[in-house]
Amino acid sequence: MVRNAARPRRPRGRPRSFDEKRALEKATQVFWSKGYDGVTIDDLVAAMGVARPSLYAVFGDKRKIFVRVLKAYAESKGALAAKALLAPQSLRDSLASFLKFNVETATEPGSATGCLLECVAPLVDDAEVQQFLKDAAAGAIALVELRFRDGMRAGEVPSNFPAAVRASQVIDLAKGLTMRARIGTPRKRLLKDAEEAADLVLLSNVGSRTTLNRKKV
Amino acid sequence: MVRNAARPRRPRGRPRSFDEKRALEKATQVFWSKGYDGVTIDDLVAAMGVARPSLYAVFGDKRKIFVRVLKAYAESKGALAAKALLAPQSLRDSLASFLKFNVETATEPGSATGCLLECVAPLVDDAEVQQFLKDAAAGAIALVELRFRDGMRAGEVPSNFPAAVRASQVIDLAKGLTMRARIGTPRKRLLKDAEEAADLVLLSNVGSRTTLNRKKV
DNA sequence: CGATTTTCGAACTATTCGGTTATATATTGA
DNA sequence: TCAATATATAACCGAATAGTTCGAAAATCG
Repeated sequence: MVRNAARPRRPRGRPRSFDEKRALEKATQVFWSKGYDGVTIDDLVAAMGVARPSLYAVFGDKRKIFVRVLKAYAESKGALAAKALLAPQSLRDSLASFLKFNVETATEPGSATGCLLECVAPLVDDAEVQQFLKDAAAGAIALVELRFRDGMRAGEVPSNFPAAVRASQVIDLAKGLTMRARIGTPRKRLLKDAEEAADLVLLSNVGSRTTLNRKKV
Repeated sequence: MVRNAARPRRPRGRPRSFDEKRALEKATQVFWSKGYDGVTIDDLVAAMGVARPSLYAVFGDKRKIFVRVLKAYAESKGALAAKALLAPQSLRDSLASFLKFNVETATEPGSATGCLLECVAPLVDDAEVQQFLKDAAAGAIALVELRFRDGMRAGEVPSNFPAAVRASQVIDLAKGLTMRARIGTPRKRLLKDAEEAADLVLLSNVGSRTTLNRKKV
């Protein structure tokens, strides 16, 4: 009774020489550093420590592996980003944390620069991947907008604050920071720019534009 | 005398069946739509209308073709972007024109979405390409900063306007718009967001932040 | 016209890659 | 100890690919 319920019975055949989760993490690194097309099955076999036939049996082909990697990566990164954004702190610090988190993952030493979601996945010619990216982008914008609306309720920004517009601007700025990480802009500079970006999107538009610049109505 | 100086003597052998410039433009489309790794020599042969041996003789290998394509593309796009930015109009309209031009090229119907410089080239594992991208990005920021400084002199923005910071923010926002074009955000929405972005970076920071948000010194 | 120059067209070669198959190995269960 | 199960190892096969070679074709020049 007890043993059956408590102990996860070991499967029958020869035990695997790899850990499924670790293997996927390794695959993430491979795709991240070499792109999608640039990765060969042999690259994955070598990095993941999974025998070639097992790779196909357990994970499927390259496309399927990439989709799994992408989803795991997005889930993990999304959770951490949400944590940074929704932690109990001022709106300004929330935004700065969020943007700086993006910079940090994009400039992680020892890993490839940039971001799997922004630098690799968009080039993958696959409907499922593209749809996933759309949803992920929409989710990120919604999350930031949510934080803005919290800030509005708390009086951190005026009640007429354009939350939706600013939210997508925050994401755009984040993407810009990530792209600059990709081309080698130093982390230090990007962290500073993340702070500047957080300040920028909190500027109020009340009486802050000169006559010359005022938008025609 | 006359004939030698005026007429560009036709070369000796069999005439080429392709136009070098048009061939490169075709190659641009191919790389743009299929990425770098995804392009085969046969793709280029088919699209450029250049016989395989001629391709190697005239243009060199895939890497060399891509570098030529990239430089021609950057020069052409850069010139048009500068034109949009430096045309005689208000600072606000200059920025909006610049950002909208980016959106338009990234959403050109009949062509691939996104941008060769931002969506394809960053993934090319080649030192020359990477250096070129760095220089191009720095040039873009410098150009926008130049326009800001013109605006400062003309009194369109305060004399303490943070031109350098805002310039890189404009480029970051442009990159964000381009990335969203890549994942299928409609042109109409992006054009609207380009306008919003132009407005955002012109907001003054004088007395526009609430106490709660004020940055600690 | 014939010699020369240059490109075109097609075929060729060596290599790489994706996916599969056959066989050996390691473990569980009876 | 032996059957059953599941994975590892290695080899294999067909397709695709990069780069080259060679003869035919198309032009100029004398």
